[in-house]
Amino acid sequence: MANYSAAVEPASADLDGIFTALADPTRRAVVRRLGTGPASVGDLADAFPITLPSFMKHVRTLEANGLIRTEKRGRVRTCVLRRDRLAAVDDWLAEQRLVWEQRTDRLERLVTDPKEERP
Amino acid sequence: MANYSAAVEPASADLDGIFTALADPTRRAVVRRLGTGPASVGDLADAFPITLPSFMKHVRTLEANGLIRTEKRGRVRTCVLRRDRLAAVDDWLAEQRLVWEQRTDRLERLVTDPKEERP
DNA sequence: GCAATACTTAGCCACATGGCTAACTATTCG
DNA sequence: CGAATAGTTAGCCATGTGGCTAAGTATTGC
Repeated sequence: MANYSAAVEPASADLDGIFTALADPTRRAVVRRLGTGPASVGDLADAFPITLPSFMKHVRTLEANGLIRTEKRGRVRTCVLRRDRLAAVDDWLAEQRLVWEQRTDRLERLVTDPKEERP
Repeated sequence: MANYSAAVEPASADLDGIFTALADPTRRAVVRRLGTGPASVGDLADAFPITLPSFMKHVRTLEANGLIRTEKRGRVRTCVLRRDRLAAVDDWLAEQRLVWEQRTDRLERLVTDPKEERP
């Protein structure tokens, strides 16, 4: 049994960044594309109708929030998805589900055991 | 077998809103709290160090993006979580995982069957 | 070595976001 | 009825976001 006890949401600042990064369709598309393997900034950018500098901002946002890693070799910057960071979203959802389930259990008990008082 | 074919991300506009709504710690905390059951705006707001009008904006954002429903009876507005909408996040993650797995399969084949050419 | 390539930097702009105060409306309680 | 309660509306403000153009730098190919 692990750490289900956090009174405050764990890693809140990280989640801010991760959700913010995923809130933009261009960035989600990049994440999706990188799911199929690494790609250069230029190759990625070709798929979008915005200028390179604008596109670069998205790349920086994704990197700043840990969703991708990038590395420059020669004049080419290659981007790689960091799948582990998306797990943070998974974790948040799981935690949320846990909260629901606890509630469901409580309701269950309410039906099963009439000793409990009504809200 | 369902619809795995979408060339473009399904429900992109919805995801924009959902991820945006979840990108704020106050709003995530509200979602979490509502996981334990409905609550009035005032009760929810008590947990946060911001003014009521500011808090109301978050409530409106959550409602506008479908994460909660709210209803006013008398002078009290009650908020309820819409769990079904959070499933959209789940779906996006699942789709993303599908992309990875396809890639993994490809790499697998590359190792298993040397006929395939290198990238 | 010169030109093309692949970003990068700098700076500007419009609009969205999240916070605030002040003042207002609508219910409910005594 | 009148006061307290629970939101709501309006308007202001600083900062953040996503887009652009123009110009610069560093590699690479001929």
